[in-house]
Amino acid sequence: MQASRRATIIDVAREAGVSIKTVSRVFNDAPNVSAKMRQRVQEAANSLHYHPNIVAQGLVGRRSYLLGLFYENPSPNYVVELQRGAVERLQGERYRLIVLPVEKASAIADNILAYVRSAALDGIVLTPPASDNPVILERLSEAGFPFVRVAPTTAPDAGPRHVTDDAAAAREMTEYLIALGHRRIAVIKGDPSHPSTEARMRGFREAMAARDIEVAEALVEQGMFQFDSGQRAAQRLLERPDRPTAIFAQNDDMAAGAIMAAHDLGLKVSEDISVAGFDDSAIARMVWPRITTIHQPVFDMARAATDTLVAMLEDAPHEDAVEHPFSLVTRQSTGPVPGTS
Amino acid sequence: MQASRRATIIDVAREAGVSIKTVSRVFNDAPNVSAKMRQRVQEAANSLHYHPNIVAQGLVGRRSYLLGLFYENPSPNYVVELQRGAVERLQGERYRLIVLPVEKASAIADNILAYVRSAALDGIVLTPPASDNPVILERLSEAGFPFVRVAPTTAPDAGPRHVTDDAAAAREMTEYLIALGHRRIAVIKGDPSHPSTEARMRGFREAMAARDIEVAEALVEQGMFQFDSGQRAAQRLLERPDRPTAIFAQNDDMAAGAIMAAHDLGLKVSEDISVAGFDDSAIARMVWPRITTIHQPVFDMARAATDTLVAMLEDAPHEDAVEHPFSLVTRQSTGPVPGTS
DNA sequence: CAGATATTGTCTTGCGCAGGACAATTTACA
DNA sequence: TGTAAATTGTCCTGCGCAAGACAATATCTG
Repeated sequence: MQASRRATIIDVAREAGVSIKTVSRVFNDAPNVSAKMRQRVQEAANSLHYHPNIVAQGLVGRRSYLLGLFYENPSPNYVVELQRGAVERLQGERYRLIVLPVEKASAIADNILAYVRSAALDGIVLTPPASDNPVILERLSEAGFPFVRVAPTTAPDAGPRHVTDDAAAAREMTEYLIALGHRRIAVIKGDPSHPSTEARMRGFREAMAARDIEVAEALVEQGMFQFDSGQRAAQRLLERPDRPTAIFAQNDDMAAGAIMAAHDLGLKVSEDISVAGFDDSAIARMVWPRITTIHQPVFDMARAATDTLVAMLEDAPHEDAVEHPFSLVTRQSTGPVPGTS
Repeated sequence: MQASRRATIIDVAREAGVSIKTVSRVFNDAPNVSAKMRQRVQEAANSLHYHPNIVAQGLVGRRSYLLGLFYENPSPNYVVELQRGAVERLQGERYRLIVLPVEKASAIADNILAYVRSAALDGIVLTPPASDNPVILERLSEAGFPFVRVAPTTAPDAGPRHVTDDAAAAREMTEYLIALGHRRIAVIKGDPSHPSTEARMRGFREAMAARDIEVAEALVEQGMFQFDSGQRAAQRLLERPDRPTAIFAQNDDMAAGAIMAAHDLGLKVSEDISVAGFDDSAIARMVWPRITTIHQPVFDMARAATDTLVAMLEDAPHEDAVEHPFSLVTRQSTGPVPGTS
């Protein structure tokens, strides 16, 4: 099935009664084009519904104007924010966004170049955990393939990056929980292949150490950043005889899972058990009680990262590292430690 | 910034010591190519990391191998399912998926052709409410631009479509609520610009009429398919003196909002008030109590719709209309009417 | 081994556009 | 009005690949 024939630059030239070269000059913002001519060409183009064939432009310019957004299925909310940010930046640009969801980033790390080349991408936005994958970074770097990293936590010099300070954020959340009187604080860690998992853990330990509170290693559970994993981990924690008074989940999906586990066990969240999350994704305001969390500017990071990538492709100046601010958002899932008033 | 030069078909021909034509024949599965030759070319291509330049192929074939997924910001869960389905179908294909989120589909309906042409798309998957937008359908049809419709509820002959029977599903849910003893059933409608909103409403009314139960129009609230709108609508409903005993929200996000409203008012969901949703999106299992809902095969529809689109583009046979089954999923957000045992 | 068939090669064109080199024409300015 | 500067036009090449026409070999069959 074929769409009807598109107008070409030749048609526009004929319609406007000017040379092809002139049409080309108008569409490429060449200098020394009179306003009159510009208008005439524009009108002819409009009447023919002409748009430059971006494929042909790509062939000439050895570029496709296609950017890839590479991600491994984390929570839907995170993905949607990433996409919103990237797409917003590309509004009105020639660049278009291709989505590249993968099951496991590490599984295709070796073939990352084949992956981006066969899709004819100009550049790629890497999100966690791909943004920390040494093989991916190495392959792309040595091939000189343009990329930007969103929220990496390791290898600071491996490429332009947009980050938040995961450790500091986790520290702040932990301090908040401590201030509420909590001492037996459990942690549900995220996917171990995401280095941010370790960064958040580090922040937690630092805050605990600063107050001379011992971390009960038995209360550190492994999760996978997904709802179910958080629910299961919380269930194990809450069934312990020495139940923690607070659970710090490393993202909101797992925190929501923890809240679900508490409900299922008949525990009152906030009164019997405090639950904190991380990310401030949409789910944090959709469960009851609403989740105390760290607001991460995922949208902003994605938009800024895309901006950096475009700048790189256009040989424009760009920042090499941008740190985006986080903030603690207190809601109703956390409260003072039980037994106090 | 430029990536390092890619190998071309010429390089492969030289490396393999064969003609360019032969390389071309191998990569395009031409007949009459010996296995020996095929292998020699493959090896040369591998050693050079050669991939056919899809942009050049596109120029020759007057196609871009780019498909668009067009959607208006409904719930993140719905979007993610759509994308998963579409991407899954394109695994291993030359086609790539471009995401086209828009604020309001109706706002760009007039320019839909400019939209798809400037992005050089080969075809487009329309999702609600765009899949029902008469202007969009008209423009695309008269231009002969390939598209598929996901879950439209109107204009059955306006193009290939993958649907579920919204009315029947709503009927089944309503019957279920009636069977639980509910009579005062409120409805939170979805975005009025989505025709599925009316289809679901129709199913509701039919089920009520079949049991001779009068629909209390005061209990029909307008929502927008989003969490907040559901929460606000439910708040209004629950503060009425003649509170309904059940709320049927037309999607899960709004149902989750309704549950939130109930929590905030200190009402026990299922015991004091039943809440039903629609879609069976991820959120339905993430709030407490878990939401009784209609399972819609969004993933399957998106995958099948993409399959149809590809078939259209390849001039292969394809179905013109496929109906995908729904199913009632009972969870804990619904229960017998209060006051009974 | 001759003729038929299968395979590989040569040559050419064109997809739609960008942009260099330079000539022709128009416009601006003194 | 004359000359310089600005604008528009002509001509041409090439981006990487597909595919048609057809010639040159290679392989198979009886």
